[in-house]
Amino acid sequence: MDAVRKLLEDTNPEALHREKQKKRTGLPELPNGIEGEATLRFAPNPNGPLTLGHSRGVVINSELAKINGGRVVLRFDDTDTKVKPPEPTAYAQIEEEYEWISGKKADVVIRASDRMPIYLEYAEKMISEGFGYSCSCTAQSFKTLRDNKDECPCRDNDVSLNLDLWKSMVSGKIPEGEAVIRVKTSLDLPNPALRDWPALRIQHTPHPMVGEKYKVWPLLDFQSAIEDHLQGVTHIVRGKDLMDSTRKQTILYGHFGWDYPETLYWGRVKVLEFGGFSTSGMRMDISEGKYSGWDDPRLPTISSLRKRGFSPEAIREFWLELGLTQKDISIPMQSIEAKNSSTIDSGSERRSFVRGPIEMKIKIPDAVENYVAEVSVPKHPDGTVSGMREWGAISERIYLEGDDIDVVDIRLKGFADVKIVDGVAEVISNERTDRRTIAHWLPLEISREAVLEIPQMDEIRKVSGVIEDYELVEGMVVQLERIGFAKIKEIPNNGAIVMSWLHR
RNA sequence: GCUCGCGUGGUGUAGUGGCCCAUCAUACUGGGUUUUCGAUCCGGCGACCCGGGUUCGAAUCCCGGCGCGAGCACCA
Repeated sequence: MDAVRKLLEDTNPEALHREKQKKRTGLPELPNGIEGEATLRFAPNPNGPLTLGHSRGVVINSELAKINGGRVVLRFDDTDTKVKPPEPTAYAQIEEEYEWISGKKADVVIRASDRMPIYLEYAEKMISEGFGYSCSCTAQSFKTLRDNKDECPCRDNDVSLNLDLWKSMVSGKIPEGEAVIRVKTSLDLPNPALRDWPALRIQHTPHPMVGEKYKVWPLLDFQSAIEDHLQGVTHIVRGKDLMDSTRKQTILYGHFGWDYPETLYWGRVKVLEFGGFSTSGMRMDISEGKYSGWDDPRLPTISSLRKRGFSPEAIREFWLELGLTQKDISIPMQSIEAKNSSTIDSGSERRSFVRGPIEMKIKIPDAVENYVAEVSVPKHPDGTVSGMREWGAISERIYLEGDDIDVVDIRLKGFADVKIVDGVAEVISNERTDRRTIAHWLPLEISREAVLEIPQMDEIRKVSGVIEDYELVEGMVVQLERIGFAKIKEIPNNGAIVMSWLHR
């Protein structure tokens, strides 16, 4: 070790003073970022509301904008009317969900479908300048040519013919699927996916927002490229499945003489309990009645998580901790839940919920000294929520959780040590006299029937019991003592209170 | 198959040539405390994909292999 030290003094003295490694927190600096001038963007397809997967884009982009003093453009990429048609209600919902997750409204909001005239203009420019052309090959025959690095017959058509074909496409004279506009690239590109890639295609299906006005619609790689340039986007952060998109768009930028933004990538994420986050898949399942709606508790949508009681802080912390690695990862839902517990715990009042309750008589022998029949327990053990839950005087009947009464000597939590004799709980003392196990219980007066709904993969499991009916309000999230967090879903005039399970 | 990307404890992450027999979190585990099986405190377990090379020195650079993932849509 000393020898190494000596050597270091000669060769690399700074190394000796280097700090012991520590964990970097937060996102790394933006490459080539200029303080205050970063423009990020988040570009979802409004074919449904946001999923947990989308929230990564919201969190990372808004956080980068925040720490670099920049702005975020929220752009709806709604240029597909056929395969993933837009859902009209999704626009407003996504805007609102963006704000909920990031804690801030998007700085700019635009819709691709509103900007069609601009895209068509650039497409025409591309054709006029000879780096785009109209191709009427079938997808299959083009693929064969492309894979052999061969030109397709349309590639040599002159500009005026291309412009004529373009006009026919735009006016709707050419049926769907019979022509496409391609961007010229070198056919020697090692990656076949990039060779003469398609930029616009014909779609005669009406668009839910702008109707039948347009017959030619840009594909993602073209629309996104043009719009990023127009909005002055400086940094694109996207999934690495879009790496080829970057390469295609860089070629287009070259044709137009523009500089491509800095691009960062994240890897694929799977949440073990849900698998992927397919909006179209969920949409289908909902329409088939498999789920009650986008906010069904079994779905990984933002509306579902939010309704169940997840906080935006937890979602933010979760993604920020994963950072921007390109590694493909699988994480358990538990890691998001752990974040949520720590963000909501201090504000969540405690309540008792006795599952599978067994009714029992309680008896106070005369011999108990200084007996106090009143019970009051804190709303929060650390006092972060002040106040007590006043149960009042205990009369003669209580509920106990079945599993707790395997032994005869137990302590009624927060009240007294008892001995169970012939199905009657005899009070020994309010004070704790020994280390007997603590039982979960409720006096009859403050109990009300309740059902805890626990969402599972294919069903919703229901656990019934009695809840501590003390200052309960619909919509509040409480921590059920010894069980975990739950939301009070419904307090009907008659019948059982309904609670929905959040997590431990 | 072709193209691209990624491989650090169970799971995630830090680390970009040197006191690195490797950071932090979570999970798991042992114990303390406790009027929750929560929270908290103390302890433990546990990792640089493999093989070569460059170098005084490699988790870090190079080459090869293996594994995993993605793209190869007239979807985004």
